[in-house]
Amino acid sequence: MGEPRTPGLRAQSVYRALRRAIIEQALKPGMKLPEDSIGEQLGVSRTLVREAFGRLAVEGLVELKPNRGASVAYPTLEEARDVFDVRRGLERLVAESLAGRLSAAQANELEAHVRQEEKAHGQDGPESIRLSGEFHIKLAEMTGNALLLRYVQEASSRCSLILAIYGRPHSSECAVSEHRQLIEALRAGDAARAAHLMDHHLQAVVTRALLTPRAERDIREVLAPYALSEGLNPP
Amino acid sequence: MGEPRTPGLRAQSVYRALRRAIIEQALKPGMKLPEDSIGEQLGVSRTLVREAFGRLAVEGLVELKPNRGASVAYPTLEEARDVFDVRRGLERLVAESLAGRLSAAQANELEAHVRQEEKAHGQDGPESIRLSGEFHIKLAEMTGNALLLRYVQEASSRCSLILAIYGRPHSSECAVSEHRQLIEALRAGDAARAAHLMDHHLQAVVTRALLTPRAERDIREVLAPYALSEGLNPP
DNA sequence: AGAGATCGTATTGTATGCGATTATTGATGA
DNA sequence: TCATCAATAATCGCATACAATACGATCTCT
Repeated sequence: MGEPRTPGLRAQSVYRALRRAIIEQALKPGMKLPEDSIGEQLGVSRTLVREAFGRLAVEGLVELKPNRGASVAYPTLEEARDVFDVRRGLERLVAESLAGRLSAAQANELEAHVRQEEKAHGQDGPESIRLSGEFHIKLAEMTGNALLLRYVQEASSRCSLILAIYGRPHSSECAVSEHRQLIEALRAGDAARAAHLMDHHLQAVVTRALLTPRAERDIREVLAPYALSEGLNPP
Repeated sequence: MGEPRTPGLRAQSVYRALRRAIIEQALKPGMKLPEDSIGEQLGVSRTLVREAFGRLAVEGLVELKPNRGASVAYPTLEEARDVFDVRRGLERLVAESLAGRLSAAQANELEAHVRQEEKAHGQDGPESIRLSGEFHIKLAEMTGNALLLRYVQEASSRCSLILAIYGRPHSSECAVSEHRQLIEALRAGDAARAAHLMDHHLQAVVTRALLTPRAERDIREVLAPYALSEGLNPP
């Protein structure tokens, strides 16, 4: 059959499948993740599913409670702030590393990407969101620093999760013009300006998308107004 | 008996044991890590050992090759550079976050730590190295940013590994005076200066310790001089 | 009827087993 | 003597099996 025989690859596949499912919100934050049903669905044993859970837990995409299994992570607002802060620091580093060291081909690739973003800007489907994220990943790749890439990817993933919880419904995350400016600064080799632009760009993403802490985790807060309107008496 | 009954804790123990063993160089870089013998030694099954390997591989402390098992990571010089670059970026972020936000108790704790470093500076045992590392971890902890702490810890671990391979035998990594200056800048709330100091401090660590790429991975290169001295003829 | 105890089931944590892949050793021939 | 190769031993990848724990339903007693 068409099954992969290469060892270690099936484990990887499980990990990637779950990762994508979480980021694309097919698996919603807080959702329970039973080992055997997932394994059954993916055609592997619990062993591999657990392995994937371990990795995803390290990356902060799933929570792993002893004897109570795994669930899609549900970051608090505080964790969200932490993630964004670190991400800003990391991407500032990306910008500094890249300033003045961009090859012509790389610059072109980035600009082609931005054009795609612009085209997709009309429809606010998931396409626009995906492209915005990929722009940042592409930048991290171009540094040639594998560790930096990994950290940026990880932070980005967690940001996706965070925006899924706290973000506005259809905010288009990244302004295309800001990406353009950034490329310009990188081309010019102005490291300070590039870092500054990146910093403010990501700051803007937060304020644009994250301003509304609409979802409340605690049921009490959700129900409080209903209780009042019915004349009930919550303690 | 005294064995931990709490579930998930044994897995954690295995992970931590291996981690420490690697960082303290009880397990030397490149060393093979067979699942069976390690599990037997630690009194657990291969399952838990593999779980630990997975995490350690993500953190870059072990290499995991398909069908060939695990071994203690042996970073290349290029990877080493990547790690140090990222670490500098992360710790710069730490410095910026902390500048002007240090409580009196925290500042005192840091200064007490530096005094300890100074005391241990005479004997260049592993004590000095450990204290130098812990200073940076303490700083990261004080930011209150859990993700930043994790990344700094990870980068530090890998740096230990790197210095074990490429570092001078008894270089005392961190200059105590540089730590002192840094604390001063943090107290004064001078974020730019603190970041700058941190950056150069870590840069200095690299140049002090990493200059000599003495260790060779390949057995052939190690043995070449011996072969020559015996009149043998390596190709 | 409601609070609490009890049992059954579902799910997790860990160990073990089986087939597959790789390393190693000894044999064979040039 | 050195290279080639086959058989054996060691090790890994993954599935499965078993034990422990937590959750939920029923049952009892007030």
